Amino acid sequence: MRLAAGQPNNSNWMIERGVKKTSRAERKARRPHEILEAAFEEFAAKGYAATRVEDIATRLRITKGTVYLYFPTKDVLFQEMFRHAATSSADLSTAIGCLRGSCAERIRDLLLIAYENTANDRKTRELLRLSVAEGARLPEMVDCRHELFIAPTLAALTALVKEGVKSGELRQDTAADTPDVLASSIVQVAAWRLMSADREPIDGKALMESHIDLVMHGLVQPSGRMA
Amino acid sequence: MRLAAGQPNNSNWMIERGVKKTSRAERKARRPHEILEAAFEEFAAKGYAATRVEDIATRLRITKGTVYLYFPTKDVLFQEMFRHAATSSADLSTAIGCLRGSCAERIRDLLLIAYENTANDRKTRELLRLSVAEGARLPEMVDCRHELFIAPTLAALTALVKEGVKSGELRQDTAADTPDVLASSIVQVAAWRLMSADREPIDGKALMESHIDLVMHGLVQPSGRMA
Amino acid sequence: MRLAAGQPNNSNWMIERGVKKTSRAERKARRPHEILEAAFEEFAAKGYAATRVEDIATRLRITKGTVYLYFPTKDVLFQEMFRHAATSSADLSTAIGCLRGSCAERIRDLLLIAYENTANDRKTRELLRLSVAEGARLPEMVDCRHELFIAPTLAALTALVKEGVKSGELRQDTAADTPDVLASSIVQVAAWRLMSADREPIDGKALMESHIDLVMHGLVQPSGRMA
Amino acid sequence: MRLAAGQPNNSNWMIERGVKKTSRAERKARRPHEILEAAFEEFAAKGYAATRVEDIATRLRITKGTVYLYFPTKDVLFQEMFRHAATSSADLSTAIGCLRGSCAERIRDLLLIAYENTANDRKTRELLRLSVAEGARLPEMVDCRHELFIAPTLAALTALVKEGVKSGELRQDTAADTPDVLASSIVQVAAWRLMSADREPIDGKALMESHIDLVMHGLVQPSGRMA
DNA sequence: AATGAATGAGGGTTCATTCAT
DNA sequence: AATGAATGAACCCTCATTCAT
Repeated sequence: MRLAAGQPNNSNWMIERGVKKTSRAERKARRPHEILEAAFEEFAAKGYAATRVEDIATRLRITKGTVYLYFPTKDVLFQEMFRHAATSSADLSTAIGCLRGSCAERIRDLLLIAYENTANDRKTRELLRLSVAEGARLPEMVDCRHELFIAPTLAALTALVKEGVKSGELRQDTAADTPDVLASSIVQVAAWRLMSADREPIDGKALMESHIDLVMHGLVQPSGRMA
Repeated sequence: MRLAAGQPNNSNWMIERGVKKTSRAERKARRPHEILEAAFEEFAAKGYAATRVEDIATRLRITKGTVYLYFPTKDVLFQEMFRHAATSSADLSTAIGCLRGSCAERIRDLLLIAYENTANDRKTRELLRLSVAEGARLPEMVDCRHELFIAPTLAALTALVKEGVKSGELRQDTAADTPDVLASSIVQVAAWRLMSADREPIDGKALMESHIDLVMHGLVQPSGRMA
Repeated sequence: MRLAAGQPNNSNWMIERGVKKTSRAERKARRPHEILEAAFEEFAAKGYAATRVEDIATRLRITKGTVYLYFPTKDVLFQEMFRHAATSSADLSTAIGCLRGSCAERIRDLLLIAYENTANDRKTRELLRLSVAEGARLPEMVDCRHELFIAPTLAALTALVKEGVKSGELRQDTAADTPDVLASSIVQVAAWRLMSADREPIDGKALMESHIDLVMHGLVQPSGRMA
Repeated sequence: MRLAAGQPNNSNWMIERGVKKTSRAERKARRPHEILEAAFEEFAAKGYAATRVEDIATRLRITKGTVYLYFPTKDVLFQEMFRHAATSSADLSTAIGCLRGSCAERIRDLLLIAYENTANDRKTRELLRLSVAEGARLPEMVDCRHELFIAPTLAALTALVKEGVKSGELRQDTAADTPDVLASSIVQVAAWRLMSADREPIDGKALMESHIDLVMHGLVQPSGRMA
């Protein structure tokens, strides 16, 4: 006996009879999120052009067609994925508010937090890769990353340095105008990890500590600074 | 002076008018180089997968087929291009030999030279982009870049720091063990330029100076270091 | 009844008018078979290299891409096609079992059956063409044909001749050692048809009868055999 | 100093000074022949479509361009090659005139000669392959082969059989009308060799002898023919 | 909602043919 | 006469996208 032609070939009858674990509604609500996560993995691993929509679907054990139910084109999916990944990453603002101690201590802690959330966080690191790789294709992408990650950190850094200079704890110097250099080792670690792909792991934390020590106290013997 | 399109392809008229400058042999000898240069531009701009061999050819006003006379596959072309671009870039070794002054001065000069040749040199910068973007695809590529650019610079840096520590000019500290952090601002500038694509130009030189000043003398007031 | 080109691709009108006979599933199940058949026609007509995958597709009113849904490469398609065509061709074994009469009669009937299934069967004949044309490319192809067609026939022939010699019905002679020559006219007819392409049709059956008569009774007058 | 424009870039100055072994004229006269021979080898080995003009040139250690000096297109080259190979093959007519002995003996000798010149001659055998493989493409090719090889042999065979029947040496039978079947084993051996590609060599001569014996004296015991 | 068969627009690569040297 | 760089038309194969089920 064949199914009547008018009847939709409802493949979900199991669900309706209580066999389900997750309701259809739940599933549907979760789908976009799942797809964005899968897209992140694939795009990060292979880049935009080399990633096939089917690869993303397969990762979720669904089919291409389903992806297109939620995102109209590969391009849109990529952008949404980027925005999603950038947004879902850890939020620095609360951490920044909790800093205690001298300016130097707070700068140090801020840098370490930023490091943990950037160079040491795989997701954020891969977003950096995509920004570099596909940056020319999607300028807004870069701006998005900048606004969410970099700008707040730099703002906090700038504020801290200003405060320190005012209180006399920190030197008033050209460096005070470009506090971004304080964070340069974060980028360095991230870049290294992106390129070495774990073939030559480095101790990022140690490198951060070294850099912080350096930018705080300088390489040159203080006596030498008399001149 | 461009050739008129309708011109009969008389084999001699060009010669007779002195228009001909490049003989066939010359042209052929130059072709591989030209193609590698064009490939560099295209691959750097769009990445491996998104670049069409035809784009590379069109840039030289030749056809796809001609490219394949010199390189057997797109993949080989990419690798050769990378090697070529990496090799043809400026050589630091001579510059390193000419450094004069105190250790601090020489470190400063070395960093500025490295900056000029890396973050401030478009070619090298784009190689960094490719290393990040396609690094997973071609680990050797990254190693190639590392050996040619980074290793020598770091070696020189390490030697200078050691010398300075020995002579007492520089502090003996954890930082002395990881001299790479001295160069972190180079990576930072490079990364910034790769991502902003000149939409938000930065004064790389000033940033370098700031960073060098910082890592040399520290952000913290020297009096605070007595402890 | 063909579909009008301008017809809106309304998903239901065909069903409602009873035009739809093949469901999607049926169609899919049939596709590999259809493609193999179409491939047979094209490859047989033009040879491997000169056949375009698109030709095969067009024959089925589908597109190239669809062919690649079922066969990964042109090469695999060719091999599968060959195997399919060889396997699907008539099976001699049952026919061989039904032979009755004297050895001479059974040999005669066997040869005629083999003729019908080989030289007189277009499919088998074209497989012979492919074996000759592309044999160097694919030795296994030839072996495949040999095992399926030739070996069984020769085995039966050998058995019959042995039986006849034992019973005294047939001459014991060098010919008894190489019963394959009994079947040579089959090859001859097949070769002729492959080359003349029906421009000069021959009466294969008559030729077979002549040959069988000859190999049975000899061209030479029996009295002349005294010498 | 560059060559004057009017002077032909004579690369053969060595020849003119007596360095040569073969004069340019000789060379030129031989070229078409050489190319046809090389074309035969390549086309026979790979078929028309799969053979590249460059393969043919390389075999002669010349370049593609040179081939095009003598033959306007690949297609023409193929046809000329076929005609050349067919023509240059051994001529049966003289051999046929030398036959001596009874009709049976002369038929036997004729078949053996035809075998030597056809199934046992690599060149002729490969022409058979091409006729089968590309026959549909070029009907004239097949006719060419037919006229040169098959027709004369069959004519001689027919004449001999007629003569034998008239003189009473040979049976008057249906077989006398289709003397081609006498030659069927030649085709059989040729076909076998073309397909097995020497992987399973057969003793063609023995097979020929068997077949001749069979068609002459029959497989059935002469006593059985009394009935 | 989900599927996956089908499409068709390319992109990589090959190769017959041309032509300046 | 000979070369071989260059061309451009195909051909194989892939994949984003659609749509009937």
